[in-house]
Amino acid sequence: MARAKSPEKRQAILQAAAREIAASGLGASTAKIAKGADVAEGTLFTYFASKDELFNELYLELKGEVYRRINAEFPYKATLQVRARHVWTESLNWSIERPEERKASVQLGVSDVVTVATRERIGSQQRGAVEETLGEIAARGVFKDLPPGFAASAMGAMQDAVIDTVARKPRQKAVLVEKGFDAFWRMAK
Amino acid sequence: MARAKSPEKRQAILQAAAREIAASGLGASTAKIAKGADVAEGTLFTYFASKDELFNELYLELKGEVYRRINAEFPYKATLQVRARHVWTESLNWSIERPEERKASVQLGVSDVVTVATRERIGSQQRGAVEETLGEIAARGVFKDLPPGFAASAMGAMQDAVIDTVARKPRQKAVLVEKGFDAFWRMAK
Amino acid sequence: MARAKSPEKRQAILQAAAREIAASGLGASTAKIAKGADVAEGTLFTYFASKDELFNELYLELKGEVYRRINAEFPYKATLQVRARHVWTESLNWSIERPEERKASVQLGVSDVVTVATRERIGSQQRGAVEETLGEIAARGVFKDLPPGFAASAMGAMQDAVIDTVARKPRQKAVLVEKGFDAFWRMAK
Amino acid sequence: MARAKSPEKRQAILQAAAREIAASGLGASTAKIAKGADVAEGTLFTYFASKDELFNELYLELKGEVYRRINAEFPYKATLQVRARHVWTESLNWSIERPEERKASVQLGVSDVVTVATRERIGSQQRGAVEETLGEIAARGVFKDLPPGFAASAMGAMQDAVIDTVARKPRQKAVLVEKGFDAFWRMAK
DNA sequence: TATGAATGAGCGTTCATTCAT
DNA sequence: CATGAATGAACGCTCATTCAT
Repeated sequence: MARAKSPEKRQAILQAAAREIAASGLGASTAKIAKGADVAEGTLFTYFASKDELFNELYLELKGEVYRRINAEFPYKATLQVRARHVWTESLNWSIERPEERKASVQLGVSDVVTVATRERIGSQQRGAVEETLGEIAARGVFKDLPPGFAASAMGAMQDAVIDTVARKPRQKAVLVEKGFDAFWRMAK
Repeated sequence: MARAKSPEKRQAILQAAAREIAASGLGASTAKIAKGADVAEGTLFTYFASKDELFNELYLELKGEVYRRINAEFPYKATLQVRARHVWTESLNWSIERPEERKASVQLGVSDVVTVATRERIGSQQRGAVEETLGEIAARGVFKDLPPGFAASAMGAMQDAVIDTVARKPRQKAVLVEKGFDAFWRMAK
Repeated sequence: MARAKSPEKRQAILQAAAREIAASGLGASTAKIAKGADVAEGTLFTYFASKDELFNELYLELKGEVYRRINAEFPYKATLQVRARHVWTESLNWSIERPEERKASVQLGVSDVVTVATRERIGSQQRGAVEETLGEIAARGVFKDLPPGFAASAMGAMQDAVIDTVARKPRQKAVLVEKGFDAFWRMAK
Repeated sequence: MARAKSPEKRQAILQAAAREIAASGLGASTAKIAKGADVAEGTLFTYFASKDELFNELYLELKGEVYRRINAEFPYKATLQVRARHVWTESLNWSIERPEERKASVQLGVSDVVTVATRERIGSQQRGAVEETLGEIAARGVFKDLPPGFAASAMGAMQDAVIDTVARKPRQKAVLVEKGFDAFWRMAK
């Protein structure tokens, strides 16, 4: 048999793509991505049929990473506030620790190269605990009077505010993450 | 005797740029923008030295529009909550009423074609009343324990959540704008 | 006003295209064609929207040249044989004198980059006298018992045979053209 | 102990090549040809050193098929007209029955990927009876005054005319083949 | 021998920018 | 000043061929 497709190369391409998107947006060229992954330009296309497919796979990968991180050690039996704080902290820490991946993820999420089909493929994997927690939040506090989905948007939005602030005051990261949650929780209480 | 540069043409180019960015992202070509503004390709470059400059000017213009709207009829003497609600409502309505401009504004804001210099030039124009109001909010509620700037980020972020939701439930626009503020205000109270 | 599109450049591109197609078939690259015409790669596309359009225009141009040559000094009032010989001789001489154009024309004619629409645009211009003559031939001799169009195919085919032979015996060009017609005429008599 | 190269695979590749050339011209990719032959991309190159070699071999194969068909049941002792008609009919029927092979053969014949050496190798295999017959025709009728080779070109050319016409009127195939020969024979008589 | 991943030159086309008119 | 033709680098993608397995 011929050489097998190397998972390492696939990963290298995905990582390079995230890096390039963070640096220059969705206009990031396949040539640069390939060079960043240390493979030939053509090789990129043996792993991903097109730039669009690469970007969809990357989005999946990135979202998957966050969900995997949240689900690991999820405090299923704890109070809602504890569970909410877990979701908040884990996803926020991922964003802060991997700023390039986060930037890429946001850009992809906003664009329309990421298809509806891709977006749908995400949750079905293991969105479970997160969704359950957000659902409970949505039924409380101010969110009770707002459509479902608003609570999730609001959490994401408040996390953006924290990330912005951490970018300016990196030393206070831990405090910001915690106080940020307290702010968010005021709305849910 | 050179003809004077026409402000109408300048405006037409800026508007066409916003439209094109909303439609196809920052990859929008100068040729399309020029055609959209009904001027020749080359003419664009007599008004803006480069695509980057055009985009920076557009960002300024867009942000300026919002501030101008907020400042018109600003209730300087009202309570903080009333003033905050005014800022919230006016800027949010602008976003909702002019989705293309907003989309362009977001895309530009996220990218790095908009320079730090441009970002700094914004407020200096007429950020006055808004800044004062946000400053007061930052000294209250949860924001008291968070760095300055967090309150502003949080408001913007919460507005994004409202916009997202309005996009899905356009009929409930008025309610969402109001309840959204109530949610935000819980953090400031 | 800006620089006007130059008919010379257009012609240069068409000629270069014919040359390149003759040399390397329809795979001839736009880059080589542009270089052959001494214009920049991009310039080709200001004259022709795509490679396909260029090739269709070239086909039209080439067919037009032959028809123009036949129609000039066409002996409208002469006998059928004289008129037929005129068509035969003029078109054949064009083919022999301009071997590259002929090669390109054949390749294009056989391929399907030349659209039906293009093929239809040809005759309407001035196929007149030729068509009339071929029509008369089709009603005579062996052709009487064969479908319309066969006579035209046969003339073209017999011309190919002459061209093949002239290519091997260029000295006898004049005789071959004449005797070739005599051979063809045997079928029509 | 190396496995022997399989003649079946060789044939499958040649057939797939003919099919692909008929469908998409000489630009047909080796990858598609390999897939069409149900072998791996690399395997193609263990049977043929390069795409050009494959195409030359294919041309030989295709021409060989026609000659083999003509030579089978060749009426060696019949009159010239009968023998000529046999050559005409058999080769023409091959073209009509196997349109893909014919299309490929024409495309290859016109291009210059088929080398002079290949063209020369053809007849030497078994052109015998055909050549003899064409030689006799060349010494008669109009062909007497034309160079050797013209008769052969003329026959091929007239066959092209028949094929063109059959393509438009498939129902009349049999009549066209016969009447076409009559037309050709007028020149030879 | 058979496989198909790897390669990088080359493809048709787009584009920001320049500059002759 | 306004125009749009001209430019060539860069783009996403394909391909014949090589070679590790």
